[in-house]
Amino acid sequence: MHPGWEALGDPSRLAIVQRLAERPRAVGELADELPISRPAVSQHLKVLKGAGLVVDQALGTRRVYRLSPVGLAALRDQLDTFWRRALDGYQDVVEETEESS
Amino acid sequence: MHPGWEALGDPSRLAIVQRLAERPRAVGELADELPISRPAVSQHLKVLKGAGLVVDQALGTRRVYRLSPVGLAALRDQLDTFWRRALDGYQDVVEETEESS
DNA sequence: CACGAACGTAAGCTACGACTTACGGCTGCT
DNA sequence: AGCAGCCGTAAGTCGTAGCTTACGTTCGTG
Repeated sequence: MHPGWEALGDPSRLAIVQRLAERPRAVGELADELPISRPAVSQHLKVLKGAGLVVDQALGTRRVYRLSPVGLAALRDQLDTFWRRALDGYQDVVEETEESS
Repeated sequence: MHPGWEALGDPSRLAIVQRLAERPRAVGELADELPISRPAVSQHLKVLKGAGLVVDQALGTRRVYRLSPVGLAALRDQLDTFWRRALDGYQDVVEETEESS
């Protein structure tokens, strides 16, 4: 149960998510397309799995990973909240910014 | 402008964004509520500004920061794309090697 | 005009995370 | 049964992000 945002913070993990968005892939497939080794991909997938962003499935001797809709929706909703709150205080440029008296 | 996701990857920066979602704040205000020093907050705000997630406004001797709707919308849209693509390959659990049973 | 408040930047240190190599565990062929 | 392909984990190295202290700058106020 990691924060979730830290999972996407790393460029390699973001690259993995982008590849998995196209289609589910095995660990070796991802390692071939990325400039990092296969163990590195495994470690990243462990983080992504801990964050609930991906799910894995044993398929023969391979392990196929794909994106988890629920995990992605959680982040999207939180980001959507930020976006809405940003629109609220958008027009009142200068208003109340004092506290102590 | 640069990473975008790396900006939100840091816990301190995420905390800043959450505070700015409530209302615009000055640098000193944020530093008082966070367990880090004021220069640290400035450095984080510089990253967030570079990512287009916040905008600043000089107000007297203080600098008021608030969230940028456009920057947040960009990340949200990309995350929303991931979410939709995740739903596509959700029901076809086994894609390959499902010919023979 | 001088002082203080608020902020950004420079310099430096420390800790953590990302990566590699090496190893062991499964699974599925022949 | 034995071998080969895939994968996760351990151990260790190294770069860098994040933090602090110190300093310079700007703006407002007496």
